[in-house]
Amino acid sequence: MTRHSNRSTSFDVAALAGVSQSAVSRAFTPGSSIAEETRQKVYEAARKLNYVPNSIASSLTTKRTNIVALIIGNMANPFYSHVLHAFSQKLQEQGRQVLIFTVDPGAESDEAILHVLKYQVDGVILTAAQLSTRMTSMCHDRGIPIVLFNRYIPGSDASGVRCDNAAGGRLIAEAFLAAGAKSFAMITGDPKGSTSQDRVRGFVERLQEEGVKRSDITEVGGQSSYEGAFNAALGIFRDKDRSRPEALFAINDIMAMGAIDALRYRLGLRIPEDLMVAGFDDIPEGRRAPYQLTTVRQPINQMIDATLSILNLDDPSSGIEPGIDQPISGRLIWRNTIPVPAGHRWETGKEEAGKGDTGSST
Amino acid sequence: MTRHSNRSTSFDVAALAGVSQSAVSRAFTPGSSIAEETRQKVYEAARKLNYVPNSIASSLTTKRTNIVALIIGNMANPFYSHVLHAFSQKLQEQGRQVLIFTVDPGAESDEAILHVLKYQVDGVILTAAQLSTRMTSMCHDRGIPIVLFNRYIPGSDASGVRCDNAAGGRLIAEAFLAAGAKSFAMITGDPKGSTSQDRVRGFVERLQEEGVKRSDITEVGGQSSYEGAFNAALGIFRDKDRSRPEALFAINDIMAMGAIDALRYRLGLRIPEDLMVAGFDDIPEGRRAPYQLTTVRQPINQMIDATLSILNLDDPSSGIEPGIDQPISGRLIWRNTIPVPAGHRWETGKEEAGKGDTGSST
DNA sequence: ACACGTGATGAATACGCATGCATTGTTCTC
DNA sequence: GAGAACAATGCATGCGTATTCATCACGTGT
Repeated sequence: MTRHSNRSTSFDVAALAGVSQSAVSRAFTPGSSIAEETRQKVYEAARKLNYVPNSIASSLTTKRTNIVALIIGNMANPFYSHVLHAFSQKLQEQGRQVLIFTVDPGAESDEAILHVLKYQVDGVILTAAQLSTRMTSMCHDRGIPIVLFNRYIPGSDASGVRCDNAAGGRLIAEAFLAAGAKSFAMITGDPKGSTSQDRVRGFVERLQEEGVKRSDITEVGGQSSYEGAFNAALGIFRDKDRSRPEALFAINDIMAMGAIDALRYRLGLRIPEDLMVAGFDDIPEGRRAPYQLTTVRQPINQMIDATLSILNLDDPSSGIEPGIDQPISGRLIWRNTIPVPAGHRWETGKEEAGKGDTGSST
Repeated sequence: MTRHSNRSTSFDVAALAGVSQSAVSRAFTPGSSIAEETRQKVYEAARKLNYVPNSIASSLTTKRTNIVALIIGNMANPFYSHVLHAFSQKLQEQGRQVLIFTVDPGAESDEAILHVLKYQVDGVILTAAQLSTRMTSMCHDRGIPIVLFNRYIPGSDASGVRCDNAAGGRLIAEAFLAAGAKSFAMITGDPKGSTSQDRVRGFVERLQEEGVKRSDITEVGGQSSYEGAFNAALGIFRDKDRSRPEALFAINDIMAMGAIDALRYRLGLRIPEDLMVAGFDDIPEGRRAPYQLTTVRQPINQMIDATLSILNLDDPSSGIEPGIDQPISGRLIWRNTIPVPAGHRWETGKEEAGKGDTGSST
């Protein structure tokens, strides 16, 4: 058998059911004016012919594809695969699907956007990737809503949803200070991304308020990856000349995990006894026994809801708001990579799930 | 500004460029007959109007959407997020995109397939999910190629690409035996999935050949998840009455990791001194310092290439082959969760990358 | 009994592009 | 230099569905 053999159309169904093509269309369009009896006749015929409405064709007239593009720049960070999963699920519940565009970490997603536009998607979510303002305005011109997830573009009118990364950075600094740290190091992510920059900025600002000099804060890039941070940590701490920092802030959890493994298994350091470590994101992997990572929890579900609400996919006629940028606060989650200061009562966030990491079939 | 304001069409471009709509179409269709000069005029006009061809509309005539559906049943297992990433990248290089369909672990994907059909995708890849034969034949009828990734459906004519899971299970058994283990336990995955079943079968068969009785092999379900395996491991080994098995085979790496963490951090066992453990898949996470997991490597790139080759997206007129099922062999990778038997020279597979786990932007 | 509103239906058309076909202008061959 | 092969182009049509508009049947209220 050769392909495209026998896809039946609404006309075929109409013929078999003894009605017009319009009736078939209406039978599959909720809320349209059709008698229940007719609808059943149509369904019956459709079943016999294995008919499934062609949503590509229908989107030609409706101007809605029920497809949302998700541009994702760092699939290697589990945080983003959780984000992808969550978006996919929520959108599926609404009868929409996710079209994936992966871009190389750190690369511009301008070319990806061009492809996105070809597909006439109903909306675009961009995360962990760069984007020129020219591209955001192209989307605007075409009436395609775009929202940046956990990112913003300074000077752009594109909306963004993000955790308050600067405030989160401050929380980490605060925690280190409360635990008595006096010297600090950071492993940073994408130098071009606002996310990394903001976390660094908040962290450094808070330390400076306590009189720490910027030049006394070691800073190394970790490429936002486990391996990058692993190596970065070795670079910082292998150096015997320098006095070893007492606290290490990795800009995200996956890097904190890489750093911790390097420190423990390569350098034989104990955490938090020899060195305290903190991450950012609160990915489920960081909650596991070997890490028990103290971190800032990104309110991921809240962020996803906010994203979908800004996309406003249900109301295509509505205008596109100009750049909204309302950061959502994260929470510090105390676990075991920073000694909890005596006398403090901190929330420990062990039980409350966030988003579980379960699954079954292999 | 309201949406759908000014999407320009090929007619608009044609008017501005002073040519016919056909010319515009041809300008954007590689290999069609058009003068270079005309093409440039069209590009010029298109640029001015921010025109991007509407591939939805074009697919109405070409019958190709350049979209491939990926149905994925267990995003929580990193193995599958790597698979997703790899497919997305390879397909993008071919100018195709991935449309994601997530289904609940263990659930049927029949409903998802119905949605898939609506989108007129060029092909379907199904992984970590169940599927009825009725649905595969619906795809066949409509000329949509479908291939099962790391899975097969007994009695179905759907093609599948998979690792030789049974042989892999035997390799693990072999390794345990070589290391001198006498008593065994398994943590299994989705009981309905061929993947788990086959690995179990190979493992058990090989042990039975050495005279181990089936009833002496403890078996517990771990839901293919880290948490599930964590709890399963506690269930097996907390029981003081029973004599503790010497070797534990987790049907995939993520479960092996869960089991290892439970054994180490809850039960205080040392690996491999007190107990040897093996996984399956060779995910990058299992190569990390805390785990150093001995496992069977799935030849993921080879499997992906085979999958795309069977889909044969470039030649839509070709017939769809009847169910091909040619398992690809996996390799045992020795690391540190099984003591390497003296006198043996095993490959250690530390350096060769497989697929790296890097990335940068956060 | 009559006018009117309401719900159901079909015919016709639009959506944006690809492509077969006919036409024109151009180059090549002998 | 004449005819043929060929490249470039426009016209018209089709792809599968949604939707507008006109029509029709039917019941309701007075």
